[in-house]
Amino acid sequence: MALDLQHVAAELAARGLRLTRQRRAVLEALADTPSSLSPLQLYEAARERCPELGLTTVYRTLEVLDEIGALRRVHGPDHCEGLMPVSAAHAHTVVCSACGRVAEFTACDVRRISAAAARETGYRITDHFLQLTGLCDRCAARRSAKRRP
Amino acid sequence: MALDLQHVAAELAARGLRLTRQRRAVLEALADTPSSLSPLQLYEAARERCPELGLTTVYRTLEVLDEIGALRRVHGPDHCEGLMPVSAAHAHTVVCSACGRVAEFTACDVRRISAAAARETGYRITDHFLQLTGLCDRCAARRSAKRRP
DNA sequence: CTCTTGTTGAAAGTAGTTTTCACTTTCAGA
DNA sequence: TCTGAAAGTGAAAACTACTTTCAACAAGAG
Repeated sequence: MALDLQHVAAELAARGLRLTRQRRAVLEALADTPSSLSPLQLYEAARERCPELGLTTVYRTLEVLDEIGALRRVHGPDHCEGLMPVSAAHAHTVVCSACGRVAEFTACDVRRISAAAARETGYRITDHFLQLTGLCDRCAARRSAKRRP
Repeated sequence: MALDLQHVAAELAARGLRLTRQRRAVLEALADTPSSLSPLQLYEAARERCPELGLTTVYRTLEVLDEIGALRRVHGPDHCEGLMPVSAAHAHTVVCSACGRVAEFTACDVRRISAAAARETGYRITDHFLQLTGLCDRCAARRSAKRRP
């Protein structure tokens, strides 16, 4: 999941912030996972790279990443799920309902839908949040294999 | 926000559950608000109808409503926001970023987008979650009035 | 080197939610 | 109408996720 360390470092520097060992560990852990993570999971993953890391620092780093806009939050209709690094400027996510792997896609023509919604509700639409759920290729394959064994 | 009390009562009965005074208060409060509510806000609103209501019961009622499928959760990209009654079988929400009022719309042709996402990611799409943010008619009017006073 | 400012982890604190528990309500069946 | 079983209740305790506080540490500028 392309999370551009250089870009993050530059953004940090521009705000007088530093790219510390701890922050780097969090960033790398975040960039390295195929699924979205909870703060605690991220903490555990980052700890393998930097064992003296504290949970507090993870939360603080997430806050900073949020400000920079390098963080995406993955939701489901039921729960708030987890955290992902932002890669593409405008992308949406698909979460696998079986294994939790997250993929991004850029195809997004919500203009039509937005226009219809505006007509229906009278709201002036300024932003949208779209997230799909499904089965990733692996899980889909596994599932159909099970059905016809 | 049409929340069909009769329907909820029937669903409850079908599971051997009861529509108590407290549950009714929660349901009515939920049905009565134009914005989405947090559990605490819902508790306060429902208390005006049933002052001896406890917060615990609100959570328990929400759980039950969730099971029945009579509850919709409103999210934003950043935070998990609040709770809404389900009205239409399949509807999405628009939240006003200024005042928080929520409206529903039914226009939803995500087939095109789903197909494109499937092509891009290889996932088999099973579900979608779409939510728009914007300005409701009132807030939009107020805003343009301010700009040209 | 040293001053300034950002950064850190542990521990304390807070908020939201769930669990526990003793008591109450409802309702089907005697 | 009673009665017993099962659902439901609120208050308080417990739990979990997150934030704040604080004293110590690290890093770059001068």
